[in-house]
Amino acid sequence: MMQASQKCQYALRAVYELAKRHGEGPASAPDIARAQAIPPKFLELILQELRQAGLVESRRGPLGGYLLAGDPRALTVGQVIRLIEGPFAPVSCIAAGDPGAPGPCPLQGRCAFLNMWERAHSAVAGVLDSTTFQDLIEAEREVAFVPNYCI
Amino acid sequence: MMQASQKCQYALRAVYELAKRHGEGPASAPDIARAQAIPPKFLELILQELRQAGLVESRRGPLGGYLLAGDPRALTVGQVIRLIEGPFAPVSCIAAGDPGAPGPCPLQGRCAFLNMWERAHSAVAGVLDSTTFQDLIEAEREVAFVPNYCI
DNA sequence: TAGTATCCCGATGGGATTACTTGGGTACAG
DNA sequence: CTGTACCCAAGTAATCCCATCGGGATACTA
Repeated sequence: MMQASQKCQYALRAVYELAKRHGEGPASAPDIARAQAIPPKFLELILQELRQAGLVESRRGPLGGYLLAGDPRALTVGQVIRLIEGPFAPVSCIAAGDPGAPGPCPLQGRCAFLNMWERAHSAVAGVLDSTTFQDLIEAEREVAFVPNYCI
Repeated sequence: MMQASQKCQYALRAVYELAKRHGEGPASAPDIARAQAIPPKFLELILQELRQAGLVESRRGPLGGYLLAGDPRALTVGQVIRLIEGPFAPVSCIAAGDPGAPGPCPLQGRCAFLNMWERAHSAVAGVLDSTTFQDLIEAEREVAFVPNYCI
């Protein structure tokens, strides 16, 4: 339940891959697909969305590919998720950010669960919006070093 | 995205209604459906699941209906959600509680996002598992009193 | 014992979503 | 001019979601 879609996870992995290569030349879609185990044509679809949102840039022709538009330090996981999946709220009442919205709830505003959903939402938003792709890269490096000490 | 299903929200509202009537006689499915604006036949389906899980009890015949099996103080929102929707994890890797599970993740265990997903999961679990139906009832009462002071 | 209100349960069905694939077109380096 | 890459609109198979239908079993009431 409440799971991020496959598409969303592909998008995150793709952006992560681009973040790792930040500063280098463009990375082609087939390359990213191979590196992150993503169905190639599906990845193309996702990269289009990311580009149209201004999150990545693209170069055509041979030696072309995709580049992260901004700094990995300034890009959070939450931003990518919201772009691909829309606002991540446990219930639709909260999604738009207006707790009194006319949405599908037949118990207009007087819902006993509303406050709890709001707290759940900000709990998860707190994590996802405070994690940048730079954070992920650094955390990964740390993990990768551990085996060296073990040998 | 990551939204609780309609079914889940119906289940929560149904249990909430039963919690409010705790100590009184059984509440019939049509009654609950009316009180909480739930499609009657769908509610029946849900109540079966709740009964089979031992969460509610049932009485047949006229004057029959459903009763909350335990104490509203001991029943958390998280328990009901897990029952209806399975474990609420942002990604399937975490769902089973075993971060190294062989699941669908092709980047076995070495996923850069794993730690973040775990933190997101415990953030939301912290809220949902610490909210009992008694809490909801009391919060609701508090809200209901406010208008009295306004007049 | 008849009647009826209620729970019990399996089957079904349409609509939306998901996770992709197909099949084209367009730019550009060598 | 050729191959590699991005660009884009559709299509599709499978799955899930949200119920609904139709009947059967049970228990209370008169």
